[in-house]
Amino acid sequence: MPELPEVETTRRGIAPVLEGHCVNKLVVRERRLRWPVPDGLEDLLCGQVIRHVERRAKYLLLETANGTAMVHLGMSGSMRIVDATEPPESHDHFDIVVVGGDVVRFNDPRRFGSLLWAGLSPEDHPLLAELGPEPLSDEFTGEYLWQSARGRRVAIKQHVMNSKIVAGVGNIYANESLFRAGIHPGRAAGRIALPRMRKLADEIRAVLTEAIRQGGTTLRDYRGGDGKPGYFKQQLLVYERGGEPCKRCRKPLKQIMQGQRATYYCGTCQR
DNA sequence: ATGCGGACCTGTTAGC
DNA sequence: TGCTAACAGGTCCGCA
Repeated sequence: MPELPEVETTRRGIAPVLEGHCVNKLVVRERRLRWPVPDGLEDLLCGQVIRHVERRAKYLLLETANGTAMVHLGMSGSMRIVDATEPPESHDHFDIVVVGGDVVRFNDPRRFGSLLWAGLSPEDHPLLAELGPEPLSDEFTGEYLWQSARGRRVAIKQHVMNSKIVAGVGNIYANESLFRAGIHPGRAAGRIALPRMRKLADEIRAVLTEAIRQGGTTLRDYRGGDGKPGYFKQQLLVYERGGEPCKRCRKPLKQIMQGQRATYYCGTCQR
């Protein structure tokens, strides 16, 4: 579900009620997430002021003087601001209650999400240490992408979805950026010339930026931290459009599986 | 070193 | 209408 734009939208939605506020209570109702919620996390977080809400890849980082809590939304997770009087519903696995009464509530039917503790240098946490550059940072360039692909025979789509190469590019935006760059998703990563890699890096940046601006992509039931749906779905050119005419050339779009993930592309426009 | 399949879960939808 | 199977936005891990 949430890809980088949805996570960023969530970050922007929940930051106003968390940043500069003291955690009054952490209420964990279900510890069995992707990884168990560590015992004692409540004690580490309670009484701490959340200085910043940051994002690294698809992790939300809640920074305190004591250390950093890491939240991942997995495939089906969401966080939203609720009133303290609102009773929890099914799959509402934890609440962050701040002094003053605002509640940020985490819901995740599939429980692929997580709530972890990263200590004082989160960048050294095993789940963060090996991540590649942020796709929206200056570090992420066509040159970098080209260099990272040298000698690699892996399909370019799987290459850009590899978090060690670039952080946080998921299935939707990998499909979309490859279409926009005119690159066949199955092409060997190491067999793409520098100018086309520049184009691809530019399109990854552009598609993510546009999606963030529109509040993410609401596919089924996603809602941002403010409860609003995202509006990027209308802009998707290939994702979930197998068989429909290509918006550029009108030939039917193709759908295949790559690494157990659906890939959508145009056999004519993408080479 | 790289690449693949399996694993973790539930909900929705397509097909019979 | 109801049951079953396939598939879904992520990504780590172990094995070949």
